[in-house]
Amino acid sequence: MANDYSDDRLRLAARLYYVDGLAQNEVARFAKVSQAKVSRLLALARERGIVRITVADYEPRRRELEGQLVERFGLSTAIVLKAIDGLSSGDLRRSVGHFGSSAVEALIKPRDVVAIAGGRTIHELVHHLPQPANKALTVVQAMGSVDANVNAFDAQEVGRVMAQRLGGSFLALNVPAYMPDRRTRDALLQLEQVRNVHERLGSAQAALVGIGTLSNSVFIERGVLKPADIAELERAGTVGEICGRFYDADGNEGATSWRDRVISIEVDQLRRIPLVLGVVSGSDRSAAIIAAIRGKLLKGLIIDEAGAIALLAVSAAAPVPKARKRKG
Amino acid sequence: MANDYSDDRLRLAARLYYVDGLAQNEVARFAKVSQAKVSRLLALARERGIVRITVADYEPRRRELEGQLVERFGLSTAIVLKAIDGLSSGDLRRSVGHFGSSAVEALIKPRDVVAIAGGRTIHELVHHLPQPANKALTVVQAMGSVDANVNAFDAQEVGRVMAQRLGGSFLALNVPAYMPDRRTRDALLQLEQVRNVHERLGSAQAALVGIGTLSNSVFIERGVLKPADIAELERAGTVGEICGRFYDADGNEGATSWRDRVISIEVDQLRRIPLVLGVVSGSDRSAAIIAAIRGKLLKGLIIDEAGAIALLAVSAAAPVPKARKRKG
DNA sequence: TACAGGACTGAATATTTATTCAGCATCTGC
DNA sequence: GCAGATGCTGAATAAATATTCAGTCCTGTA
Repeated sequence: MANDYSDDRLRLAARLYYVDGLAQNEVARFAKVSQAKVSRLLALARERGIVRITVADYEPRRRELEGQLVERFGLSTAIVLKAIDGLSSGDLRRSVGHFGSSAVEALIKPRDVVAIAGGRTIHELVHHLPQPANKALTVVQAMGSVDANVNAFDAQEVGRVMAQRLGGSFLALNVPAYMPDRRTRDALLQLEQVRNVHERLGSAQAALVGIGTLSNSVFIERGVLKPADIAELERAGTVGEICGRFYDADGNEGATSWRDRVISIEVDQLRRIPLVLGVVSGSDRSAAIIAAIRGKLLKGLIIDEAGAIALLAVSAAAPVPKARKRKG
Repeated sequence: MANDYSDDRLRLAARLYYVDGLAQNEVARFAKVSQAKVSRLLALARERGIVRITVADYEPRRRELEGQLVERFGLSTAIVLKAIDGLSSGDLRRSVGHFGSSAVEALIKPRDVVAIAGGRTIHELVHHLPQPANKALTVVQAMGSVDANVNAFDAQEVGRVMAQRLGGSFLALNVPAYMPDRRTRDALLQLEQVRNVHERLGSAQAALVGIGTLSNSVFIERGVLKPADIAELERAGTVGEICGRFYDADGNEGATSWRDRVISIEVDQLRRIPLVLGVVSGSDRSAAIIAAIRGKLLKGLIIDEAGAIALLAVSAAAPVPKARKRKG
């Protein structure tokens, strides 16, 4: 009649439900309680380990592809996540985020300083990080804010969540991502609040970054780049972008006016970070990724299998430095 | 896209659902299928053992009470099933049937001849017997049919189900349970079809019977007994009934006119069966049970815990044969 | 080539399960 | 003893899951 969460009660319910296959309704009659309570009893039984559900391991990674990427591109780390063919880009990001998060969690050591960029895939990944951890990280925003209305994908938000999830503090870069001119930009960089954070980026042990292209980056998406900017970047041979840094096929940042206006981690700072992980979902970034690797802007990749395959296919056609072999 | 029930697919679904706690909807997006199919994938994963659910054993029996019953009444077998207080009689029967069935299944050996009576609790029990078994039993109906409209609780139906579930054949006693007079009854008993079955009852290794009282038996319930019959039975000191045999406090069948008109297993046949199991739910039959045991009509009991406790309480007040000790 | 049979699918729907909510009981600190 | 907090309950309901069903796509046959 009264509150009775004895093990025997829980076992009765669990046995009838899981072993004998009765519906909660029927279990309720045996136990003389409401169906609602049976639901609660079962939840408790699972929690207390009276009911144990084990699932044969699912291997979410494509280890052979990881090996090939490491070998072909001289990466220190490659995480290739399985993904069903034909997923929408949203679901693909979700897959990469879901299964990539545990790998990332394993790669980041306690007390690390981590530079972090925004982006949808990174957002997805960060939101799947295990909740109860205390790594005492320092998570540092790697690029200013693209515009005033902050959305969930922005570095500011993503970094905050990461620090909260893995435990640690978040250092925000409380400035716009770009200024009208170099002078203003430099002035801003001198501000103590900004300078401290910006310098901190150089001492990071790890970074999580997305990779953009000239036709597909957050700056295009939000209409930040003017036609003149785009033309200039094109002239500079831009093939990709990381944290607002546009680079050419060798992974070098072009000397454009944009370069002088952006506020984000410097290319040289990035090169100094031992573990810069590019987080990518999709197969349309191969050239940008290859160039970034060539320029030492990236040391590792987290990518879906189709993306990895595309990358390998492209590089087979156009050799990259450090490539030791070519297929067939 | 197509039919792909690969283990990897199943593991993916199982992992996301059971380990990561996603809803089937969300799993569906990962796997690029409909929610309906996820449900099917998961069912298959459970079936194939990719998902394994284990439940800490629930002990459905009250072993100490069983021991006390065996000791106090000299029974060969006692199965006492736990049941929550305050269950309706229907739910109580359900409990006894559900958990008693596996004990019964263990007690009945392959190739046994089993006499069977009708009754709600026996019905419940039989319907919980494990489906896939082949014991090559001969299940024999122990009493004729009470009236023309056969219901699910009648021996005819219950016996058929038992034979089907445990494997074996069912011998029906295709006659009414009682005749207008002795002569007709005896004539019927001479019919080959009837005689063969009736004789077979004597050679049974086991029997499942219910226990009635004069105020609560199938014959009262269906209005078979006339006031004159009842008066006569009362005069004969009737305290209980098994398979249409009304007996007194010593477990002896009274010499009433009813005795000469009923078609069912004979008391002497019953006494010869090594394992006569009384299947009881509820606490209102103690006197009838005790008398039956005294008269060797029962050798075992399957009963709910409240019934067992009542039985022990009654017998503590009024000692029974074979009682070796008395409490306090 | 046409066509029946079988297997499989997702949309719609029926069924089952989890959650919300209001009511009641039991503490707790006056 | 009493207001307020806390916790537990089942009815109602929201949400999730299982099943039905009609259509599609094979595959083997005439």
